[in-house]
Parts: sequence; structure tokens; C-alpha cells
Amino acid sequence: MAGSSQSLTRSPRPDNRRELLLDAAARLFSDEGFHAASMRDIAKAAGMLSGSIYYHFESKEELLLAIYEEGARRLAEAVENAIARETDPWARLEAACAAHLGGLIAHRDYARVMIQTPPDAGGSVESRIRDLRRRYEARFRALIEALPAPGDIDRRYLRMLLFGALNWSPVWFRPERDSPETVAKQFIAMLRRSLN
Amino acid sequence: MAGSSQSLTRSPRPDNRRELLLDAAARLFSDEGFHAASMRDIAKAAGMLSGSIYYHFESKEELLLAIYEEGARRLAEAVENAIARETDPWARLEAACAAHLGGLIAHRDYARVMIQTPPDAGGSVESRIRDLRRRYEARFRALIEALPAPGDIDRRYLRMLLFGALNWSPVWFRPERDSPETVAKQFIAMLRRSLN
DNA sequence: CTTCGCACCAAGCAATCGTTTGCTATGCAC
DNA sequence: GTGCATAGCAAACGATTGCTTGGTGCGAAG
Repeated sequence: MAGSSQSLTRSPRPDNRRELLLDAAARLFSDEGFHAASMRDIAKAAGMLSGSIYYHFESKEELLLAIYEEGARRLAEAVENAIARETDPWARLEAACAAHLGGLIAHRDYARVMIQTPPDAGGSVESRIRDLRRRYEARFRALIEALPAPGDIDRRYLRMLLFGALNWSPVWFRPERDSPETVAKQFIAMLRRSLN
Repeated sequence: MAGSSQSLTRSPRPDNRRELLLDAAARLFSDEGFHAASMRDIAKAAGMLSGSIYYHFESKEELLLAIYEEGARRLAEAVENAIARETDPWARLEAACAAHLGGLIAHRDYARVMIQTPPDAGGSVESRIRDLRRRYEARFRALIEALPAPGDIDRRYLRMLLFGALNWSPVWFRPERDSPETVAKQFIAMLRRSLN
């Protein structure tokens, strides 16, 4: 009985390398893609043998799901903290965008796995991944719904425009040139005037 | 001496199935991903055996490159035709966006292969793919440079915002609900006012 | 001092991978 | 009708894949 649910057993040891394993897998999934990265490569990057991974995760797909969950958790936490400090709807949206962008950089490997894994990836974990994706997007949907004065612009297209641009950013974003706050401010500035 | 360059030999027969093979490969690469789709699956979808693919393409990566080239050619052609009918800079950009979106739908499989294949995919064809990508993006860069009155907005961020949103559109676009022209019009309308 | 669960290692399983090889049937050119 | 290029088929190659199994060192609990 391996896996991540150690419910009725003893607590994990302090030298547990599950987190290290997750980082290594995220790195390789991000760089090479899910199918191109082998369990042997992942194990080697974490300093163990391929069979040992199955003590921590039931399958390669469950490993992917765990990365997705951890990435979504981190991003959601960053966004939640950011919008809690603002009250104005536009400021909240801008803060959320900056936090989202910042999270894509800070947790680059996890984020790229999330973005590159298509919603129709198939497999047994597909529905659970789609659920995580939907739940995270709901946050942004709510922020955009809260904006005043829709005007003649469809909120749905505004959401797609903004969310698409944000998720595409790992392709072009250069940390030494751009800052999350600057990009978010510019993006929001371009859109804000269209709703007045 | 197989491969796509039949320079000094005879012309292909009318029953040549290279195009059918390319369509099948695009379909499978798009649906399952490059590594998940096997040469045997592709061959079966095209009604042949896996070894027969190597008469038309030297390797799996060359097959990917051929799909990328064909997709880029079709998209570029659509964009070129669309902007030729317009003179106003904003109208030209909107027409290019509509053509780009229309191309993503009309050649869905080819387009998704292009978008999902990351610029740092690695392998021997990586540089050639990056080149195709860069050349296509240069079209949009020129259209945005031609816009009047930059104002206080950085053209680079405008380009990233728009291009990111366009390339993310296959995720949410529903042909029965949206039309490329409508989406392009809405997107441009949201951005246009910010430059005045 | 014994026991037990944690966190692995070492070895190997069947299956599948991209690719190569030898051969063949078809059709056009001369 | 002979010669050659086209467009495959049939079968196999070594390598790699995700995963399983049996065992083991170790630290803590009794």
C-alpha cells in the first residue's frame, strides 16, 4: 500500500524525499514534456532508482497530478494573498495578475507543467486536472465580474483576452527585463479604458 | 535516399499519400502529443505500416517539422490575404487577428501542433522550428509597429498581450458560439482606445 | 532486545518504442 | 518489353518504457 495517502500509518520521516522527487519531476516534465521524461530520468535527478518512486506515487500519472495540485495550490495562495490587500475592483484584478505572473516565475516548473498539460490530456487523472484548472479560473472570473460598468464590451472576451495573455507569458517573459508588477500594470492599463 | 526532397528524381505519383500521412500525423500529434503518438498509430491512421512512413520522412522529428512548416505556410497565407484588403493600420491588425483565429480553426490539428510545441522542444529540428515561429511573429510585430500614436503604452506589451490571447484561444474557442471576426473585433476594440 | 514500518535498492518483467532491412508490386519512359 | 523509380509490405532490430517483486538497512517504539 504505497502512495501519498498515509492515513492510518506512522508519520513520515524527516528525511522524506517526496518533495525533492516532486521538484525533480516538475523540472523534467516542464523541460521535456510528460511523455518524454522517463521515470528513470526523474529518479536519477532525485538521486534514487526508478522503482523507488512507486513508494511515493502509485503511477506516473499520479505524479503528474501531484505536481498539478501543488502548482495550483501555490498559485492560488499567491493570488489570494495579493487581492486581500486591495479593495478597488481594478486594483484587485491587477494585483491578481501580478501575483499570477509572479507565481509563474517563482514556481516556473510547476507552472509550466500546468500550462502545457492540455485540458484534454486523457488518462485517469484528466477529470481531476480539469477540476483544478476550472477552480483556479473561477477566481479570475469573479474578479472580472466585479468590475464596474461593462459598457459595450463582453466580459467573456475580456476574460479570455487577459487570461490567455497571462498564460502565454512564460513563452516571452524574461525576469531580467520584465517584472510581474510592471507587466500587470501595463496589461490592465490597456484594458481599463475600454470599460468606461 | 528517402525524404521530402525529391529534387533530381521523378515527380510523385498521383496516388501519393504523403498529404494523407501528414494529416494523420497532425491529428495524432495534436490530440495525444508528439511523444505519446507512436509511428505505428500514425501509420495505422493513414492505412499503412510504420516502416512505410520512412519512405516519406526521414524521422519522427522531420515529420513534426513538416507539419509545422505546412501549418505556418497556411496561417501566413491566410494572414497575408486578409491584410492585403485593408489600408488602415488598425483595420489591418484586426483583419490579421481574424485570419489568425480563422486559421487556428480551419487547420485545427496543424495549429495545435504549432502552439503546443514549445520553442525549446529540443532535438535536431528545434532551430528550424524556432525560425518558422519567429518569422510568423514578425508579421504581427510589423503590424503593431505601424499603429499610430503609441501614447504611454509599450508596444512590446501590447504585442505580447494580443499574441498571447490569440494563441491561447484554441483552449476556449467554440466555433458554434464564437466567430473569428467577432473575437478579433472585440479584442481590438478593447485595445484600441488605450492608444488614443 | 525484539519488532515494525519507513524508505529505499537491485533485478527483471512484458510491452512498446523509433528505426532498419530485404523484398515486391505498380506504373511510366524508352 | 526491358529498366528504373515509386510507394509501399513484412519482419525484425536493439533500446527503452512503466511498473512489479523480493529483499534490506535503519530508526523508533514496545
